[in-house]
Amino acid sequence: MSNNLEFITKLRASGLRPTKQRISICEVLFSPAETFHFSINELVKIIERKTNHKISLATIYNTIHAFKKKGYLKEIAINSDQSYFDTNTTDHHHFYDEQKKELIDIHNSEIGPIKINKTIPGKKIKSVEVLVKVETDY
Amino acid sequence: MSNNLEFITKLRASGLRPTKQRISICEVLFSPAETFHFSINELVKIIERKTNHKISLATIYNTIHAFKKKGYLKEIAINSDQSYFDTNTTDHHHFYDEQKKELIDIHNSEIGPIKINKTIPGKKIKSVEVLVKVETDY
DNA sequence: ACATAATTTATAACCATTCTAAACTAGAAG
DNA sequence: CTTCTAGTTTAGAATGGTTATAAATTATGT
Repeated sequence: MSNNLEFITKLRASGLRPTKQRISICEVLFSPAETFHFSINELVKIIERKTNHKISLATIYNTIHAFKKKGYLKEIAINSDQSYFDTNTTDHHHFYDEQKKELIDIHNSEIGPIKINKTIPGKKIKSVEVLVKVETDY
Repeated sequence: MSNNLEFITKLRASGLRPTKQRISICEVLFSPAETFHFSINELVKIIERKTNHKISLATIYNTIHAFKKKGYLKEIAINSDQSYFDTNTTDHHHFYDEQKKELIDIHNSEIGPIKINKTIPGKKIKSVEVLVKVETDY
């Protein structure tokens, strides 16, 4: 249902066969109006809810990695408990509430320019990510 | 050998009994002139090299967590493979070379002020960490 | 339709980390 | 200097997220 055609085309264009499973995962990840953050665990639950046919855990891992490699997802470094992924692949930053394990985007426009006055010979910068840890007041 | 007295005193003051194992771990972590970054795995190897008596893996985990809780170490969010710890508990930032899995400090003075033009009602900022991913030229 | 290479799948394997429960030890009290 | 006790260490088992394996299935070009 809906315009899976878009996903099918995109998958094929990326050299990924548009399988039933991948299309379902695309629907979950890329249909929502807003970008979102997820752990594999959370994704599995969402897929179970939204999808009729069961998708193997291995396939979910494979697909997420394939999408990450193609640049459709990026991994976020938060803690070492689990991997978190983000459907927003543009440069941006995050608030993170450790107690609630809640991640909130900070768009690039919402943060001042970050000036790094240090260079390392032979290395060049690939990305700059800011993680703002927050706690809930009480 | 050397002034373990300092460590013993500090441990006791923190409500941690100064055991042989904890003192050895203190020596490894806090004797070096420079602060450093480590994964538990790396720490285990260093301890094996520098210490005569064997320290159980469980003890190393316990101790590192105790030290973290007391604020003598902080955990760094880099990736989800492993936990990384830092003996530098002051606010500062990092370069990270993903290929070489190499971490390099960026002192607070080496980075411009970070202005966050976004607030979340009910939450207050605990820390701001910048992770600059770099790659080695070739 | 057929062939073939890509993909999915269940399950096992892996590895960092945590748990468990028994043995040991630091420090306090007698 | 012994005894007691709570704190600590320990080996090994258990856990949980992730990856590997190898057989079954499927997409797609011919």
